[in-house]
Amino acid sequence: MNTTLNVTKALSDGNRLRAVAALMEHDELCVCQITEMLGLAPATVSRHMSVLQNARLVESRKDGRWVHYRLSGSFPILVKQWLVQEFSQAGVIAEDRLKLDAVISADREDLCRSQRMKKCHGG
Amino acid sequence: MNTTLNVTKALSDGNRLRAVAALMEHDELCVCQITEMLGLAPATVSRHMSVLQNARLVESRKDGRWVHYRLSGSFPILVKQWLVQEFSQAGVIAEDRLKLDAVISADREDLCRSQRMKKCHGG
DNA sequence: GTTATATTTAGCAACATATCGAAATATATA
DNA sequence: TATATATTTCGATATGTTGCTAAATATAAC
Repeated sequence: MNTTLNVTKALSDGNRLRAVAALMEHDELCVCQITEMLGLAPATVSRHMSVLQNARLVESRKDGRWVHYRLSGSFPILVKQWLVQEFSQAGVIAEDRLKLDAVISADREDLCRSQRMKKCHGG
Repeated sequence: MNTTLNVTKALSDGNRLRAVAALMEHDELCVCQITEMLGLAPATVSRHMSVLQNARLVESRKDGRWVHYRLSGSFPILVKQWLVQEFSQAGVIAEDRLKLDAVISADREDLCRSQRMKKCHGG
């Protein structure tokens, strides 16, 4: 039952739910992008993501200085389907969607990677 | 998103998961039966059940001095299906099943209601 | 009406969790 | 090699949760 409990505990925080919602729409996101979306300290977000990873809900991929997270293949499908339903009715998630779109399109406009990442801290 | 969070929070405790598992197999259980199964103080179980009720995962029905709980009609079906899968592989839940069977069959053997309920406290 | 009993509420101690800033780590760039 | 940057880990604090006992509530039985 511990694995079950790990999952429910991982999902029992609003900011982690928002991170999961974001990864449901964006395949891969780096920590700084999620940080920008949540408006928390990078250290806090890092901890949240490791909780999700511990529960096997997300996986990480290291790319240079950046760490990209994605939903794990072992994310329980029924839970995922339920969350999709729930998130479709959640105002906060809708706002996050817009916020993330801005963060990501900013990436495309910027040519330089380091500039792009500056945005993660500057807001 | 608060309703979603209420659900995941309600399910993020091992004893509450065990109570839900019990109600998946027994339609209706009174607080004292769940208390007996969990081996906790009645007050603690009462609080756990009210957390589940607040999340609309269970409903209660008052019958004299007893309060019977059952799974709510609004229990998210996808979550329920996921939990069924998870519980089928959980040793603790299997033990609880046996324990509950004993509690319930004892009820049938006892003729007197008050005697039956004494068992809830005596063990 | 008094007593017994099932449940809930209140108050409290122990433990867990969320958050931050600062320091540590790892990697790219100059 | 030295510097800048993305992320993680550490230490501290504040808040939330779980568990208990004791008291309160509600109902049945005498």
